[in-house]
Amino acid sequence: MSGTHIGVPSVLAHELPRPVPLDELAHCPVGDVFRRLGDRWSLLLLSLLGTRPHRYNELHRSVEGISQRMLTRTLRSLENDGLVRRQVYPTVPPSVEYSLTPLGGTLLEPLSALADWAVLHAGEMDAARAQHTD
Amino acid sequence: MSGTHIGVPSVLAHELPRPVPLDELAHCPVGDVFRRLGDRWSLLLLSLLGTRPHRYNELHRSVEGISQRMLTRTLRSLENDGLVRRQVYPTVPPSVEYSLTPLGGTLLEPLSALADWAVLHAGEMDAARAQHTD
DNA sequence: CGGAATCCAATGTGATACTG
DNA sequence: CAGTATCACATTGGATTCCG
Repeated sequence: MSGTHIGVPSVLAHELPRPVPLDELAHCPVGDVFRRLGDRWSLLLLSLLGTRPHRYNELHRSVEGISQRMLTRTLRSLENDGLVRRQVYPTVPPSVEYSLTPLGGTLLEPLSALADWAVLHAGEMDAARAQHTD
Repeated sequence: MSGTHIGVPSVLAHELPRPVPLDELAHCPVGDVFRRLGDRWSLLLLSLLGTRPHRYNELHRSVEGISQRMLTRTLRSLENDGLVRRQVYPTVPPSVEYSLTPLGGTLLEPLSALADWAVLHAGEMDAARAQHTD
């Protein structure tokens, strides 16, 4: 399997040992994954599920702003991608628990890094936006 | 400034020293930032710009799939958020260079982590999706 | 070259109502 | 409780045209 895409991690490292053909970044898995995760809710839902399993309505309340439709759709999509597990407990009334799969768990670390960045730099983004009269 | 939001980084760390009110994750800056970056192109464009500055048509070719409209809109949005700088060189024909601002540069590390994850685990996602007849 | 403007189609998103 | 169904609206994407 010679490289049809960038071969190894740290493709975006600041100091690259050698110039990697990054123009192909959009063609390699990175583009795919970013496109799947690049919607309004996926990142947030994954983060939430990363803290602990959640039930459906619990997510619905926590995310706030998401519609039932998009909550269901996004969860199904993430489930489809093997990142989220949907566990149905046949109680009455029914209870459904969503949690990260092992694969989803591995995504939690990079996601945490992004969340940490958000906490640290959200203010600067707000300030920048204020300047642009947004 | 007592915590109106989660106070410190690593909010999503697997082993939390104490139970943080993560239900408020959607209300804290994380939700905002994830929402801004959570679109089809922002993550990819930032990653691309993280490798080196790019010109407009260069981005248009590299991202492949993006329309002029969305490329311009997304770049403006990122510029507005203080993540991307637009530098016009009054040559003839005109040349415009997009690059990361210092703030945008700080985002590059978490973004790299995500890109690395993508390279490592894209195959597993594909496999999962295949099982679900997607 | 680097856009902006316009039109149009496709998809995303949300509110509401309804169901097992 | 955990969704589905339906409709209405917003956003996105593509293609084309035009401009400095």
